[in-house]
Amino acid sequence: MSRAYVPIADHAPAARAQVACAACGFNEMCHPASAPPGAPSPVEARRRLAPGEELFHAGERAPSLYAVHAGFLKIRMPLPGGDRRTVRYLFPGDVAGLDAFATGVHRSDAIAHGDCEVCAIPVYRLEILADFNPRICAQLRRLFSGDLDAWQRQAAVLAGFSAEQRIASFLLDTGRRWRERGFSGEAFQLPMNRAEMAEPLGLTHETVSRVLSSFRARDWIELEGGALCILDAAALQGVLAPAEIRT
Amino acid sequence: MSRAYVPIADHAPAARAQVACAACGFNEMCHPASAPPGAPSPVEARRRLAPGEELFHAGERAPSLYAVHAGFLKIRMPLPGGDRRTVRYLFPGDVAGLDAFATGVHRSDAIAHGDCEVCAIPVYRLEILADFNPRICAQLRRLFSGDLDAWQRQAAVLAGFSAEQRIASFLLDTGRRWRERGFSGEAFQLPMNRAEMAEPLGLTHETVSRVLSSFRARDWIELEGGALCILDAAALQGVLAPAEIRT
DNA sequence: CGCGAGTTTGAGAGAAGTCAAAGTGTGTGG
DNA sequence: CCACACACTTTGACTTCTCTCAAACTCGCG
Repeated sequence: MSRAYVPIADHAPAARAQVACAACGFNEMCHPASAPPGAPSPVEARRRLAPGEELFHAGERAPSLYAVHAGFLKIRMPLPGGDRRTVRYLFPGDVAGLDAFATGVHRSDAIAHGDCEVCAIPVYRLEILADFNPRICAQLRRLFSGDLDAWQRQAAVLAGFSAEQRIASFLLDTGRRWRERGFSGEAFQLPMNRAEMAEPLGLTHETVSRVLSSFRARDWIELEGGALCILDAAALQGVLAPAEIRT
Repeated sequence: MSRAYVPIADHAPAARAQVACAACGFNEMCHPASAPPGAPSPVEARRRLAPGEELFHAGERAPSLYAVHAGFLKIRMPLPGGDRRTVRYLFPGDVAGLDAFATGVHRSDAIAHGDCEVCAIPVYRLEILADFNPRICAQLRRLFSGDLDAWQRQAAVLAGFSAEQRIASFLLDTGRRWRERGFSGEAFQLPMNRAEMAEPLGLTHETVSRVLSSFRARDWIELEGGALCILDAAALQGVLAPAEIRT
């Protein structure tokens, strides 16, 4: 279990996306401020995943919590009818598996999106740690709460926004997430193709392509390959305003 | 702060919806198994709300956690563009305000949906309690995790389902929630009108009305006033299956 | 009785999906 | 080094679903 500190790349294109431990959701668990120096980290294993490899799936017992260290995770949710839908992409520093605490069973799937590296803590172990360490407990609460907020916002976006608005919101949100990680929020790599982008937004890849083309035609974004550049964030924000206000 | 134990009404029409403390998300906090009998409950106040009264709103400092004791709460989320959208209705026993732990600020609005009664614990107080009581900590984790699961599922439904499927899913889900509370999951009161039902599903009230009419025409449901009776749950489930499987 | 809020139904418009074809790279093997 | 295959993207034409606007209907209530 490496403790190597990877410096935050400032405004670097996130080609090999990786994030510092300091910016990771596991930080308090992994490098407890309260622990004596040299104490073993409670994080059990760093695991490397091949593209498309499954990290866990809904129904799996003996769940673990995972922090994305490098690359991306794709979260899928089983729908009541039986098929599965990608609902979110996790970036380095994000945490997966929080939905397993209530039942002791994973409720979603996590799949490596490209090469991916994760840090793992088994949930049973975390429960024991938490019982004796209020700081870890509090850190978990913050993780849960932040995640909850993100999901509520996503539900609101899906319920309330048109295709154009969902995509504008997605681009701005992705920029914000990169910025929070110390990268540029205006120029970054979109780590997924049109179809993969469309899925969690509840759209088709053709619609995504059309909307991106129209944003490009209006000079609000630049886009070649996976490289996105937000030229006019204010204009994208403007799309999100309800019609009455936009006039 | 009353500790009256309200017995679970078995298969009663949830006219005056109320739930036993035993089925409440606060139970461990409110009636700690570890506490000596007669010790004061950490729950600070039982509060009564008039219809439409605001319990908290996004941005509010000094947040509290609330358990719905009787009636319903409506959760609204501010959208990035500025307006607000109802994203969920909370039933007796549900908990509101979990999204405030990460930032110490409420991230959503909660509004009484009809007459409503809630139990409250200030977050700062819960944080202190949690630091010394691992059972409360664990209970909080279960609450968070279960909520997370519900939101993820809702996002998947919104991203992946048609109007008809969303409504079938909503009816079955509402039935499940009543069943979990000891009421009938087949016959219950829908506590909201068409427009209020449409909002968190990302639909219009006309679409909801049309789909309900078609379900009724197929004898899958019965519906008069707010009273819903699910006559053919299997048929509703069938609507949720992806087209390839349905044949 | 008549009002108002909520519901239902209809007709037409518009947004997004579907199907299809062409365009753009990118990597591989001859 | 070129040719080809393949995956992804873009664009177009058409279809379908849901929204919008409008009107009629129901029901409880003053």
